[in-house]
Amino acid sequence: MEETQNRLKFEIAQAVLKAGLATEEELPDVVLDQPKDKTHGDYATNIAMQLARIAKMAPRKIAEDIVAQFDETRASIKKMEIAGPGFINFFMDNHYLTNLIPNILKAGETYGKTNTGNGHKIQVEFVSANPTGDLHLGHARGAAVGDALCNILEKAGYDVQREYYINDAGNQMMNLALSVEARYMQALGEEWDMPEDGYHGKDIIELGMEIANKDGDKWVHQSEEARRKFFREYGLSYEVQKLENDLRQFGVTFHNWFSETSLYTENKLKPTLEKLKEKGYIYEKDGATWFRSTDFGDDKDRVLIKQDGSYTYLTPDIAYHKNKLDRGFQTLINIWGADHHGYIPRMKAAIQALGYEANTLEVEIIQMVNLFQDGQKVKMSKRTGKAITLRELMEEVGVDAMRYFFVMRSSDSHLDFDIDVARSQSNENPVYYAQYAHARICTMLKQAQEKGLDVNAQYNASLLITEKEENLLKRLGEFPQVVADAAEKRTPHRITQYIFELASTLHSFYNAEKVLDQDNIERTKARIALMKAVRITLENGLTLIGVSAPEKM
RNA sequence: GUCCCAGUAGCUCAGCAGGAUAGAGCAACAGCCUUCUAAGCUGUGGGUCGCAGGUUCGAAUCCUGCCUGGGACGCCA
Repeated sequence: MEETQNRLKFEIAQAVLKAGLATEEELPDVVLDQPKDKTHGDYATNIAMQLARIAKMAPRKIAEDIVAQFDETRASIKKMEIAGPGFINFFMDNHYLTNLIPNILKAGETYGKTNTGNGHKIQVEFVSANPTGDLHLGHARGAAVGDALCNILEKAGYDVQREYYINDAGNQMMNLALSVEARYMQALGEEWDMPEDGYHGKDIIELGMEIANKDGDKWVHQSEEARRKFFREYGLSYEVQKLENDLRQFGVTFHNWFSETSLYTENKLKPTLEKLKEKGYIYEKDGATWFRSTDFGDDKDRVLIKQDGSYTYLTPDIAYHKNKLDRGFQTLINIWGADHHGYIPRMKAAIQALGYEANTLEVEIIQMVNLFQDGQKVKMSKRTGKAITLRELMEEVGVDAMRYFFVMRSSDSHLDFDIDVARSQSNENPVYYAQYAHARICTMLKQAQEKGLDVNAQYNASLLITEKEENLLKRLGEFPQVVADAAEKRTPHRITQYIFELASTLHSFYNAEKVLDQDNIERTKARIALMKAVRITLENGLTLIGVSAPEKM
């Protein structure tokens, strides 16, 4: 498929040169479309319009010259037409599709893999929620989108590393310690107020009880310092473990959990500040140390070291990003919640101040998730009265529905998540629609075997000539390009769209044609092979977004 | 006040590194199961792509201004 397109593009370029319409330097990239309308052929190019200015001729005249010079014998062309303002439409003879099925069956789970990423080293940092409570739905969407994006990038040939940044060094750790302390004391029956900025999640209540049960009143008698140090460390490891467990259950794992504290223990901050100072982006004012981020288009300069001598959040963050770059990543992708978008200009400024291109850092903003049930907006959990957590929703609707819905829409638009739809086993639920297509194929393959048909038999793909079959073949052939495109544009939702389209094409075929037909064994064999190819492609697509492909439903 | 994102069918959204008659799901209406799962299929109706200019052979897509909705603007993290 890809070869077919490249061949076609090459031949078009040759025809343009032969017709003397442009020199090799002037020649623009040949763009091939797959028109939606079948009367416009299998492929179309707008090259004639693009050349209008260069060749100083009318687009239709240019198109005629190109067609005249085109060597049809070299690219499986049945027919060419000039249409509209100057499109050239190519109608392929269908041999170009017959290799597709064997290729897919041979590739199996690697079908869809391309090398468009060319081993480009890319790091994706996502979720990175503070270790002070449960993951909520914004985090869940970030996790689903981030993981899907990583899968897609890998499939497109990028060298991807997934990382979670643990904010375990700021003031919030003291708040965590004080919150655990309060819950511990309360568990022992003491009167003890929660700190002002404390964490009120039920996970902290459970943690307080856990320590009280295990250690009794041991910590009441310790010095405040020793006690809080213990609660801090205990709380942190408890929270991190919980994050890791919840995410793993959600199907999301990381190569690396990076501790903010390690930036201090491994002395990464000073050298970062030195480097910025060296380059002249740092100055002192009002007893504080500032970063001149306005040099790179930020609204105002930012404080790095406060009057009291402590660092702002930005300082370790710059050191962290320098560390990432030092590790050799060529592109950094950060997936952030919408509330952090104001932070992008200063972070990009920092990247540039460190001597890198601004677009070395890409920030994908994940918009809010609104939950709906019974037609009403839901904000709070019925059980706890707090914001609904990832864990609760997993229990409520299951991982598959969440993963699908969270990547279904483009990340920069708000997402309405309807619990009733996600749970419904009906045609309004796209997850079931896609999984159902997969299960249907599995049933057919199983029945084929029960009827004594060899599902691995030799087949003749040229027997697949009906319109529905051709639609399926074309759809299957698009997959590698769709994945590559989704990777390049960082648009995981393109994959859910494709899955839906493929499922729809399959359902349509299924209703129109019968696969298992004892009276036409040769065609049955070919259709079985086609079904296997569709099944593989569906499963590969679903796997990219972290959704299972069940064999029966 | 400054900045970011969004505004496309009744609803939820695709399409936006310009291309042919703007697509899909839901909802509405009319059909399809003695035959591989009807969790499915087929068909019909439904649009001044927020508004106004501009660039172009061509604009939902790019540029400018305006309107509406959401969000961000700490020596918090």
